[in-house]
Parts: sequence; structure tokens; C-alpha cells
Amino acid sequence: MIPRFRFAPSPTGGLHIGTARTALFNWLAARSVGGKLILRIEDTDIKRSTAAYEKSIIEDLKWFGLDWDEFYRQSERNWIYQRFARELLDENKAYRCFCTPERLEDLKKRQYAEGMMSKYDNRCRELSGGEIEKNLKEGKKFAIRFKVEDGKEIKFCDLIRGEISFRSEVIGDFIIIKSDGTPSYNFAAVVDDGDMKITHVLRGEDHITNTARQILLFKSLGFSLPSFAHISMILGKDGSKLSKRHGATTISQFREEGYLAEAIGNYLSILSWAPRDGEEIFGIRDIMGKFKIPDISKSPAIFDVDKLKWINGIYIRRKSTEELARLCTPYLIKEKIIDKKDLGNEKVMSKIVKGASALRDNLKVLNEFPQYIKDLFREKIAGYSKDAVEILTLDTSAVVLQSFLGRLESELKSFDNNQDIDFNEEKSKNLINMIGESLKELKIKGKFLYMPIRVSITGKTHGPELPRVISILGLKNCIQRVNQTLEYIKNNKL
RNA sequence: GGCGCAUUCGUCUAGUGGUCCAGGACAUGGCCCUCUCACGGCUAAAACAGGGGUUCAAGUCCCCUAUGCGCUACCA
Repeated sequence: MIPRFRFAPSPTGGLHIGTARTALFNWLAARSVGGKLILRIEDTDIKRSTAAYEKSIIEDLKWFGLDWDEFYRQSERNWIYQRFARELLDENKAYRCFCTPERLEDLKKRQYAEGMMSKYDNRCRELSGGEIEKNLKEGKKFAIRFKVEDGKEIKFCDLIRGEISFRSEVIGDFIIIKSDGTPSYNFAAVVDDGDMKITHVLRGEDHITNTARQILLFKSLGFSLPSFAHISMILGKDGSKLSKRHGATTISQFREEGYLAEAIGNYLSILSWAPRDGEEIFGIRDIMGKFKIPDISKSPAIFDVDKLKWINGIYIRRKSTEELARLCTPYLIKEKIIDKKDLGNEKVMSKIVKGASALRDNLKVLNEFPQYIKDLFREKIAGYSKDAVEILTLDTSAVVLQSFLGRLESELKSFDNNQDIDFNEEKSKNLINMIGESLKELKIKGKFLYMPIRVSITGKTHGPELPRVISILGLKNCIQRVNQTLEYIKNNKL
């Protein structure tokens, strides 16, 4: 028998990072043993579910690199829930409950006040045939409740946690069909897991308690029990449930901020699971054979953005320059550093490629790209930082800048007037070396050589390697900027 | 309140009774590389929640307490 796993999101929001991890683990577990993965949309809550969320969840799952073998939507399967509910009704394992929401609310309040666990008081359990008939005739709305016998022990062996048991009296008769005719979560899930012949239920820890109810249903419905495994929750930095307060929580938010699918998959894999060899950097496909459900950690995990960033940086460094440039471009548009119509402009595009190559090692998240590169897209220097001004104040700096400017100008002359000037890294490097050579006698070298040059074309003391900066800016812009800096020195009498 | 689950460095984890004065990774500090920032390399500091058992021996097994989280819906 081939193992069958399922992933069952409800489309009441985007794909949450925790839900994505559950999806990933199901995928990993299924693919590791050659099993099938079923995607099931649990949209029985007609008030909160939307088609838009469903679409976004599916898109995110695909972007994430997951695939599945079968697809179902619970809202299209109502007839089957009705059929099984009818069966339970006929077998006297379930009954119609005519209690109003108000009465139930009241009951709950009273029980809570007495310090008791809230639980249905079984009022409609023993309604006579006549009373039911009468209520039905009056058109009273009803829900269908499942009978839970007291005094039973419900046990199951969780693949991750070991044996877990509950006593049936803490459960109470629960609703399987709501008064609007839709099935409740516990019922729909069990009917589907049974009907779809699911062998492994791998889901979030928040379902442990539900498992007790569901086991009762599996048995009453005559289905064989699947194996259960409950994955711990993902918590925020402060130990509370991960929420908007902690930053991005859905896959699409992470994608928009500039996290790579590979990085998220990798990070989520090592959150609650560790390969035997201790290696932390791997693709989700690399661990397919190694992933074992019992190895999943029991304790909750705090989501560490810093570690995700570290991993994201690693995958960014593995990208080709062209691919990285392509990935970074949308962020440039978003920050209005370039315009959409620049996408066809070869000069702009080559500048982005050069920038991507220069900044690859600095990037941790794609959306950091604009802040690093924006200065190099301007015509002029926007301003000089404090430590940059200090560099300019040095006596030797003026000498270096004159020499630099001279070199740039003579270099420019070597090109024909209307020729497209591509001043690459190699040439930039040579140019700097030549300056160094000519200033050797003055013993200007190292920091005293490079820093004034850097400051004169960027206004800052930090940035990518100098030859790269020069190459990105191009000869003309460099000349313009050095002149601007010379002007600045003069005006401020540095 | 009831029930359930969890608890190893700040964080993620390795550890399945002796090889653990507890190993790795992120983050942090220092050093090296280096024009700077990063990258890379080296290094330092940093943990078995507390208390009882069981055992020759406990991070590892059992019990209690504490703390955190989840469920306690005609949400999923």
C-alpha cells in the first residue's frame, strides 16, 4: 500500500509560514517514501473562506517548489458529508440538536462561572420521535451532534510525541453538521481522510486535542485509523504565537521582501528538524531520502529572522549575476530608482547587472539592493558623510584627486566622441594602479590612495570595491563627480 | 478553571543510560584577510528550568513543581 499524505489549508488568509512548513513536511515525508500528496482546500467556513485566498495559497505553494498529486475542495463535496451524517443519524450515533446559539452561549457562561469545563449538556440527545417531528414541522433549525459516550479512554500513538491519551468525558457531544448544512471541521476532515484513504496525518500541534474527537469519528464511520504526527508551532521572537507584530508572516510577504524560495525552504527544514550529518545548507530535494517524521522536534521553535537572512544571503551568492539582476530589478522600480520604461534600456540594464555583481556579497535580502545601489544611479553625489569629509581634509587627498581626474580625462579622450563607452572593471583597476604608480614617490598608498578616490565619486567611505564602482558609474559620471567634489572642497575651504 | 503538549547556550539544534568538565549553526565580541562595508578564515563567551526518585552511573528513565504554548466554537 502506498502511503498517502495530505495537506489541508483553509483559505481564510494567505499561506502562513507555519502552514507552509506543515505543507513542506508533508511533501518531504510523502516524497521521501514514494507516497502521494493530496492538496485539500478546507473551505467549509463559508463566511471566512475566499477564492482569492485559495488562489494565493496555491500560487505560494507552487512558488515554494511543492507539487501534489490530487486536489479537492471541501465545498464541492457536501453531498458526501451529508451521506455519512445521515448514516450516523440512522445508526443512532448522532442526533439533531435544536438548541439555539443563545442557549448554548448561556450554558457555556454558566459552566465557566462554576469553574467547569464547558461541554454540551446533551439536552437534545433524548428527544422523543414526536418532539423531533414537531420541531421539524415548525421549521426549527438544527445542527447534528455526534454522541460521545463517557468513561472511555481514547489513545493514539503520535509519530513524533509517542502515546497521547484523553478521557472521553472531557469531550462532550460535538457538532458534525452545522445548522447551515455545512460540515464542521472535525467531521469534514475525518470523512475526507477516510474517503481519500489517507494513511498519514501530519499537521500542526494545535490539532492534538481534535485528534480525540476525530478518532471517535473514524471508528464510528468504519474507517481505519491513519497514523498521526503533530508538528510544533512556530513562535515569534518573544515566545508568543507568530503574528503581524513580528513582521512578515505569510509566504507572499516574505517573497515580496526579497527572500528566495530556496532559502525559506531550507530554513523551514532546519527549524524543527536536523539532518544526521549536521549540514545546514541544502535544498528541499536534497533531503528527500533523509527526512524521517520521528526526527521532527517536539518543542516549539522561535522564528529567527537573522538566521533566515544568513541563509538567504548564501542563496543570493549562488545566483548568477544575470539572475540576481533580474531578481533585484523590481525593487529598483518599487523604490523609483528606475522607471518601468527603463527595462528596455540597455545602459540601465547593464548598470543593474554590474551592480548585482558588485553587491552580491553584501546582500542578505533582495529589498536591500536599492539602498546600496541608489547613489550610483544618480547624476551627482547627494552629500558627503562625516568621515568622508575627514578624508577630503587630508593634504594628500587633493593630490590624489587631481591625478585621478587627469587619468579619467585622458582615458575619455581615447574613445571616439560618439562611441559607446564601456569602461569595465579591468580598465578601472588599471587606472587606479596607474595612479598608485605615479604617486609612489610621494608614498601615497593604501588607504590614503583609495579612500579619497572612493569619497570623490560616492561621497561615502563604504561601498563595493572601487573598480566596480568606477565601472558602474562610467567615465563621464566619474569625471562629473570628481569635479563636484573638487568644487565642494573649494567652497568649504577644506 | 479543565484537558493536552512542551522545556539543552540569547535563538535553532546534536544528544535515545557511561565515549558530555555537553557538539554544531545563527547572532554577539576579538583576530586575520582588506581602501571601506561585506564575503571568507580563525577564535572567545554562552545551555541540560527546579526538586525528588530509579540506577554502580541520568541531559538521556519515572514523579512532582514552575514556566510557555495549544485546545476548551454551529473557526479551521
